Amino acid sequence: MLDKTYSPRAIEDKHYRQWEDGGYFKPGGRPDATPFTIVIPPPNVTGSLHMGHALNNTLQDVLCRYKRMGGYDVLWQPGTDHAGIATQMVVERKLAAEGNEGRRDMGREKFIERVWDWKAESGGVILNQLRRLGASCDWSRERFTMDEGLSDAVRHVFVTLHGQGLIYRDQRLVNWDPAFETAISDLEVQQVEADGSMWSIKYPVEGAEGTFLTVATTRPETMLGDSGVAVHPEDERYAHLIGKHCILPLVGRRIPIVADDYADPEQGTGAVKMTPAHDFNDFEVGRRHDLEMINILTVDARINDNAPEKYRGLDRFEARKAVLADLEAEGLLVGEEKIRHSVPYGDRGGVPIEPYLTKQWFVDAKELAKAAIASVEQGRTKFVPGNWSKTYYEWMRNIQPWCVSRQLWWGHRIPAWYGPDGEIFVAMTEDEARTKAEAHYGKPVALSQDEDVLDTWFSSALWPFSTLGWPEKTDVLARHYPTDVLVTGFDIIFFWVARMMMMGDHFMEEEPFHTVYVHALVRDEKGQKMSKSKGNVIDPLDLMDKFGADSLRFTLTALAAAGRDIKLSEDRVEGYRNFMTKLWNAARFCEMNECRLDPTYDPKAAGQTLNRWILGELGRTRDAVTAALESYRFNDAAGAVYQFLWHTFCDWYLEFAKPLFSGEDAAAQAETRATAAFVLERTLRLMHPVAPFITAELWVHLKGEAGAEADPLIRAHWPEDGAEALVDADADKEMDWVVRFISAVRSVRSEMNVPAGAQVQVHCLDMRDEAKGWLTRHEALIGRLARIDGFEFPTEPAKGSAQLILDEATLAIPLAEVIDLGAERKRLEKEIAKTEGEIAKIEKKLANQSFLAKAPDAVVAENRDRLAEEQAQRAKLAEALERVRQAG
RNA sequence: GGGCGCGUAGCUCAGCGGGAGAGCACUGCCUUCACACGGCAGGGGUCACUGGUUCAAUCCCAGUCGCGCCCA
Repeated sequence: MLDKTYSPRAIEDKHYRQWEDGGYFKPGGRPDATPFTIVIPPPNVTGSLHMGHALNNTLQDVLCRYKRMGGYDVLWQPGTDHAGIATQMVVERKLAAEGNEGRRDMGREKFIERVWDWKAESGGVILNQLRRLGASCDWSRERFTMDEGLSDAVRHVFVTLHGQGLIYRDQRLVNWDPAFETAISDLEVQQVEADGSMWSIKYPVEGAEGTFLTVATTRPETMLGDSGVAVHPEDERYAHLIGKHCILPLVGRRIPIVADDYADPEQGTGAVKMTPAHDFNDFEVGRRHDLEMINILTVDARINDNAPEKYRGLDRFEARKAVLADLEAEGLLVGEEKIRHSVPYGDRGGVPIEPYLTKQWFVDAKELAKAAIASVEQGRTKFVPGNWSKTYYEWMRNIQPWCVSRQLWWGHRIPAWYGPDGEIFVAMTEDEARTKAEAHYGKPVALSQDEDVLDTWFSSALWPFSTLGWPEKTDVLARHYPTDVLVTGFDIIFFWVARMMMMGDHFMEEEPFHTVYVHALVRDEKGQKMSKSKGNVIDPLDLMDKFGADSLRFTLTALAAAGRDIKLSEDRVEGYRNFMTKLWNAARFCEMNECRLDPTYDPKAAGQTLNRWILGELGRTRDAVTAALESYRFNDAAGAVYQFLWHTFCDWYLEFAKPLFSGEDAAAQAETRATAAFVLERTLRLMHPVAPFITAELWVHLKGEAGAEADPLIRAHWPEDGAEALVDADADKEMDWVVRFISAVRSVRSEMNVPAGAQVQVHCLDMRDEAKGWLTRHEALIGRLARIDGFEFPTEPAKGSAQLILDEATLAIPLAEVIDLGAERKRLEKEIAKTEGEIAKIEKKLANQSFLAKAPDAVVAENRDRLAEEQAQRAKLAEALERVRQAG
């Protein structure tokens, strides 16, 4: 016997262990089946489960479980990402906290060892948290971006792209994070709004005493690296100065005045200082005019030896103060305007980044993007919702060279070696590089490997095929690449999706997936992004502790409407926990009433109207859930199940079944028991992808231990019979009438304040024979649900009755003693007014000649029918009102 | 400045050319033998605004206002 309330903790671990031990998460058991493959967006190995993961993985699990039940050979490939900067940061902090020597003192090799130690010890916490959520990944295939195979793939890709000229080393401006002393990619830079100043500085013009060019800047310290001033070629104010020079204040350098379109005559004075080594725009201008690139910063953003001695060693912000003070003293600082502007910050280091001139490795993303753009344009990969393809195009069509080298230690070391003269040898191994070098120099030479590692996303980009064994030609790769769906948040379309597409197209000559399902961000109940600093983080683990994994999963699924962010509050989860309890109790009720599965049960042979009706509703629900999942409308799938289970099966069907269960008709009773069990069983299947634990538990109760073992829910087949097979139009019509009968009587009782416990009589007037038959057939259940203890068919209603209209019939409830005739009159008048409103609307429509001429016949006919119905209703109500008036 | 999106019941949101929906919240009644994590009944909306297309617009188009997010 099931407990009275559902206790998730008692069952979740048990079922998960059974699934994992039983090998149900592994593909390969169905060699003839179509494969279905998802690769997990690998969480950071340092990470722990947050709401975004919970949503992302719930949706993937829903798809995988649904497909598994649909007979596919499912592989959900799990793993983690080494997360270069984040992990290095975590371990460095930990070492510091434990009083160890720092990374640099320790040395590269020892530090990396420590990172691996840390990974072994506490890495992958998140994977156990995903198990808790119910994720049906094939854990036996777990991969890590730094493991041997994936590292091999990375080297292979690097060497190949280099050989094809698609990876090159170049001296360019990059985004430099002075906190970590590494280059980062454009995408890792966040623009942050901040208060700042725009300072105006006078630069004296050489050979023209008293003539100055005034320039403006938010970063005055960069003037130490200025190598020119630009004005617009058509700016008449400055035409005579082009080709002359300024003398750079504080430095004394002679810098040219050049003409370039970049200078906007409308902005400020129209003259712009040029710092080509520390500003992206200036860099371009500098290239056009061959301006000197003067780097004035050290790797930790202090002033270096290229600046006058007094500023050397100053931090960039100290230098700013010093420069401003000195300019002020010389009378060259002529203005300061307070402004709001956006300042670039490194997303990990938390300090402003500097454009910095260094040698780095770049991927020719523009070239690789061509095929990746075509893949989407030509429909081989589709975004769901489709709008995201615009975001993808936007990024891909304006793509910049991708800086892939990082001055970190934790990551894939770049497979490039340098000869004594700086000649580069890119190779899979050091031996290979040595061979190449020997061929180049004609003798063995000492080589040194590039110190840098690759951007983490470089290895992530290979994930859809590197995890399947590439560059080896494995069977799994052949069977499961391309994968089917990528499920991800929109925030990493650029970081990840775009790059997987490029690498997949290039190396596999086939897109890594045919569909990219983009889900929303999970926000707090006020729509704020969850963040630790705001303190509004809802921890999915807490929610699972409190309400169970299924409740959380169901909530996220029900809220996962395409294209809108999810505002989550604990109340929502509680609500869906209540739904789980409802299911639990429905099953409990069935159990108590001996609803057992009958192996010979044939839904198409059911005789009872009630049973034929619920089977039809089940069929419709099956179709709705199937269609929703096929089109990634997760919220509709959850909604359809919720509506059916609670408001159809529990609210009506089980209530209808009660009198049968306690009644005399043994055949009807047996059929209803079997039907209830059958419908419950099918409902468990339909719900299993979203709520795997509770459905698995109830499955065992319904099937028995042995039965569940022989036919575990996780691989039970998805119900095939839908509306077409199961709906019986006559049963629908009949039960619809019964439902309306009961609802109408209940409504009048409630409005007329008839005590809930009191039994009433109902007099049926003008009722057609068909309906009389229905009433007779369902008298017991109608009586029970509407609290009626007698039906009569008089020609006149008793005086002092409450009256209601049901189709052609008038139902009168004699309430001689208790009825308030005034209230009843008002109630009927209100009903009439409502009906007349409808009639007016429809009459207006039907009076319109254009409507009659142009609207489809079916629409016109429908309106005519509705008008007739409303008019009949009004007439009946009017008669009823007249009777009340006479009684009064 | 460029791009994407959103304004529908008190709140959160579905719907998106032909009768305004759900969940939660709210009101009244009910401890009825599955469930008070429950049942029954009910109140509540010029579908942001202004034009246009159409026989018909919450839905399509244009504009206005308000609010997000992304990229410069």
